[in-house]
Amino acid sequence: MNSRFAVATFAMTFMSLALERLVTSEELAASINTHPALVRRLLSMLREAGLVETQLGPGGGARLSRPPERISLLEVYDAIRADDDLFAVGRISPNPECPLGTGIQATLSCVLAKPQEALRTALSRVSIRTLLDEAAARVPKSVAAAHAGRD
Amino acid sequence: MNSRFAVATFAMTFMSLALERLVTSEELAASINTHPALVRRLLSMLREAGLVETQLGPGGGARLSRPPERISLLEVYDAIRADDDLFAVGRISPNPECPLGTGIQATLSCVLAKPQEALRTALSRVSIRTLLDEAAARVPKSVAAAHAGRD
DNA sequence: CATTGGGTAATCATTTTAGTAACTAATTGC
DNA sequence: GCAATTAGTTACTAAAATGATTACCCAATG
Repeated sequence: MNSRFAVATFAMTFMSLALERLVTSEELAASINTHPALVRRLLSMLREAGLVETQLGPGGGARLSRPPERISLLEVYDAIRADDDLFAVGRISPNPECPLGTGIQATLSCVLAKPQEALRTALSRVSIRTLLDEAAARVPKSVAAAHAGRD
Repeated sequence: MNSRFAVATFAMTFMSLALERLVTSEELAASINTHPALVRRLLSMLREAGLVETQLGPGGGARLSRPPERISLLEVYDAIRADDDLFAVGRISPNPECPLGTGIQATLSCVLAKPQEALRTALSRVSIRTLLDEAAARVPKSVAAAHAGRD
């Protein structure tokens, strides 16, 4: 998959470390080592999905619109996905004379419905807060100290 | 995702319609509307995973090495995947000065372990036989008649 | 020993995606 | 109201991934 999901979750986690203020796209871009325009594109998608709020002008930026424990990775996943299924059949065009080929796309979508739903359910059970806690456990000193007792 | 998974499952389903004989890569390629070399690459991977058996020379080809009800989509999925995780972090290189960025890859892998396992479990519960039955239901006349009573 | 068909590697073309720049719009402060 | 700042958006470029194609090798059969 793209790195969009990784960048988006990273940005969400970063913002959950600064709940009280607005984070600029430049700040996020610096942390992720990418470019502000790319971050803004992702933030736009997250905003349309209602996950973040943004503000223009000096002192502007973005912040989570909900506490991190109420934002699931599934929401982030859906926010940044265009419209493609997980197991997109691509643009294969089976021979129409092959009776098996004519319905392969519908058949695959059907049998993959359950696996896909299983994935979505599992993703819905992981919150940004979970991600933040996991990340904090990996960087005990600085992050934990700088944000101790913050909820 | 790639169309490799779709092509591979299609080929497996096709071969499960012709269990008693060897299917050539050219025949498969014609059905899928792609090229024999591509099919052979996929068949090589499926062979290394022990899912199909191939034979060279005149009259050669490939066939399933097990009955279709004993081959799961997870096995196909694993056979054709290189080594990338489902949610690959791509080649993002977070700013090493950001304490959050340094461990993001490991953190993501950790929290995504359960969703990934949920997907794999669900995939392991779908067999090629399931796929075949679903496909047959969509093309009742020709396929069902031509392969009635075959197991 | 010639033909058939898989095994594999190399190359080309297409598509996708990330990177970049440029411009617009909105908000703040002077 | 003017200037500065920052998000919003679009367009373009570059690079990476992927499928398509070709070519050549090896094995097995007759």
